[in-house]
Amino acid sequence: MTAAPSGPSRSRRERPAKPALTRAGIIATAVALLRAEGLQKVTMRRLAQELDTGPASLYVYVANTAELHAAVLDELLGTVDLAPVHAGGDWRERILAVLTSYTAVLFDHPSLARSALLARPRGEHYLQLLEGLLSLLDEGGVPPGQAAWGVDVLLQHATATAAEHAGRDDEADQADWDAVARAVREVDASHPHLAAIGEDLLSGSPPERLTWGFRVLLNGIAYTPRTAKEKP
Amino acid sequence: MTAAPSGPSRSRRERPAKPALTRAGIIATAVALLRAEGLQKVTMRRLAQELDTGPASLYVYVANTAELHAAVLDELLGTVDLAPVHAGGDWRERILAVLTSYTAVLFDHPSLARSALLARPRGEHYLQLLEGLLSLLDEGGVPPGQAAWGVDVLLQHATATAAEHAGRDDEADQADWDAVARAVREVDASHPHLAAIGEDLLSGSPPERLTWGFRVLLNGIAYTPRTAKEKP
DNA sequence: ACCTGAACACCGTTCAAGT
DNA sequence: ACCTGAACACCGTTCAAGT
Repeated sequence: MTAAPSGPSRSRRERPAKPALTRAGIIATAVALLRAEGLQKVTMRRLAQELDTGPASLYVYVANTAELHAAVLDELLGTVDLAPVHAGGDWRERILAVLTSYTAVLFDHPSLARSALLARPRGEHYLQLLEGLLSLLDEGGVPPGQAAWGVDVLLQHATATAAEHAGRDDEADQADWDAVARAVREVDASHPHLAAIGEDLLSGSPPERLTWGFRVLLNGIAYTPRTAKEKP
Repeated sequence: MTAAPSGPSRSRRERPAKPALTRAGIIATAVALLRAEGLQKVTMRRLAQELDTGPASLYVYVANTAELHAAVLDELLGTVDLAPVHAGGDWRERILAVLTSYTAVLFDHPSLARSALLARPRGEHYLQLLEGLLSLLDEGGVPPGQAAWGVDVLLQHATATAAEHAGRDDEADQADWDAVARAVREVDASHPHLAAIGEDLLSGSPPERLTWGFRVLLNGIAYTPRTAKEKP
């Protein structure tokens, strides 16, 4: 080995000195690409280009595109604020805070929410989130069986709500609202209940509706037994 | 015009006598293609091939792929069984029947459920479904404001649950279950609540969990006011 | 063992040109 | 007005061949 003593500073001029491929490096680059250009650009081909290699090389470390996106999601879930789990105060407000933090992460990347709906997450950060939610439901006295199924429904509500926002801008929202409002106005006779409810169908801001949904679920989960059909 | 009297039986041998392009014809072909080969084959190019034309021709009738999929979905929603809306008996059981019928349609085509999550449906069949659900919630004495926001959450639960099943077979489900079960077993010390709940996290059949989710929502919607934060 | 170039089999959408 | 061929700018994944 005749390398210079002062580290591996080879003479070929590469901008960031092309690093060796590793799974961690690939995923880190994928996260950066997500932040910079959105999930639709996190493709095998584009990612390979970013890493200065060919797409085939990535398949040594990543099984396919779905697995890549799942890994990126778990990375992002590391930023969910779990502090409320061990804080004091009303357990309902604290679980709401955790769920809102989770939703905020997905709202920033709605296309990831979409992929979370398909490939059920099971990374380490996701397990930590589950643990936090279960701990709070336990503190609230929710029966374990209901808590076990309940966390799933809570996270599904958050994920689906975020996914719904994928690829929509204010303009699209406005067009949507107009279209439904027009439809509701036009169906007066044949759809009396729809007409009666009218624009209330679309009222409220997304956060208001999201939070109401969480409260609906928390109440329902706490009071709906798994086995029987009785009302609470 | 020197055509033979007996109709437009031109001499060129075309198998089903290539019909003129219409929006209805395009969507009907798309539905047939969906039923035969799944949504992943309902692409502009493949659909054009099926209609014996080029992809560009479709853009006269359909704005883009998303709009095409939305139209296909509304067509499918025509098969949802709305009979329970005007039947007798417990309103809870009847609304459960309608929601289950809706979910069954999406379970047959989970990839459509995925697209329903993105482009909020607003076709005629969807409006009829909304009307039926609102009518039943009204019959059950659910306050209008809660019903208006509630239908959304109920349909979202159904849609997201169906979407989750996209592209999974029994083998994938089993692998998933094994992976989570293993993960739960391994995190004993650091995730005590998760470990305590254990395999109950994944217990129950999909229909059992779906129905429990609907009951949770119905209870929550009926008893959770929109404005205040009080528990019911 | 890891990495690669090249290929296979596809996509959505646009546009100038035809009828 | 409607329809088309051809092009542009991409995809995921596999595989034989190299190091």
